[in-house]
Amino acid sequence: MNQSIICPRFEKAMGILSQRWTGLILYQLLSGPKRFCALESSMGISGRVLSERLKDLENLDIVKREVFPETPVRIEYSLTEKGKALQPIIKEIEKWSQTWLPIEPN
Amino acid sequence: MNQSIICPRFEKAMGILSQRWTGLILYQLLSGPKRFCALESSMGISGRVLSERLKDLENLDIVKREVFPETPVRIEYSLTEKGKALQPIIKEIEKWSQTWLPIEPN
DNA sequence: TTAGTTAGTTACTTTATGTAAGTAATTATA
DNA sequence: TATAATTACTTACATAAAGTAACTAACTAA
Repeated sequence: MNQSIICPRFEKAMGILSQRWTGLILYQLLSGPKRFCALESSMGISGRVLSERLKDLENLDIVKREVFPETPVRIEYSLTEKGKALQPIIKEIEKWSQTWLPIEPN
Repeated sequence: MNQSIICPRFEKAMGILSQRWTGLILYQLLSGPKRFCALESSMGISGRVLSERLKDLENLDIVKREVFPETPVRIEYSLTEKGKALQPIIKEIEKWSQTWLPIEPN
C-alpha cells in the first residue's frame, strides 16, 4: 500500500500530546507553576493518573518538580524551556477551538 | 483549591486531539485524500480503531468520506474546511518536535 | 469454483484510566 | 495526649479503551 512514512520525531511528539490529560496539564502550567492539588481539582483528572503524567513529563524534561520544605510541604510543578516551547501549539489549539467549535457543545 | 477554570471549547478541542491516533490521521490527511487501507498501513493503527476514529471525525465534520463505486470500491477520506484549519496546530507540533526531540529517540 | 480485493465488523484479550481507600510527614485542635 | 487536618502521593480493584485475529459482503479475475 501507499506507504507514506511518518517523521519519527513528529510521531513521538504526537505520542506525548495525545496522552489523555497531557494537553490540559500543559495548558495549566503555561499560566505559571502549580501544585499537585491545584492541578487535580482544576481538571477532572484523578490523582493516580496526574501523578503518572507528571512523572512522564518530568522524565521528558518538559516539566520540573520543586520541593519547598514548608509546613505542610509545598511541591510546585512548572515548565522547563522545552515545556514552554509548547506554547505555540497550545495557542493554535485555542485559536482553532474558538473559530470552529460551537459554544456549549456539551 | 485554586480553581482556574478551563475554557470549555479548548477542553473540547483537546478532547478530540488527545484521542490516540487522531493527530496522525489528520497529519496524513493534510497531504491529501487517503483510502482506508493506506491510512491503516502507514501508521500502526488497527482497522477496528481506525474505523472508529474516522466515524468520530466525520461526525465532528472534520473528515469527509466519499464513495467511488469502482471495482473494487474506492472510499476516500479527506479533510473538510474545519479539518484543514487544523494545519497550523500540526505545523507547530512538527516545529517543536524538530527543535526539541532528539533524533532516534527509540 | 476458488481465490483476491477493499472496507469494514465481531469476539475476545490486553492495556489504560477511574474510583476509593490508605500512607507518611507534619501541624493544629480538643 | 489523642484526634483531626493537610498535602502529595500510592495501592488495590473495577471499568473503559485499544489491540489482535478471524470473519463478512460485494465484487472481479483466473
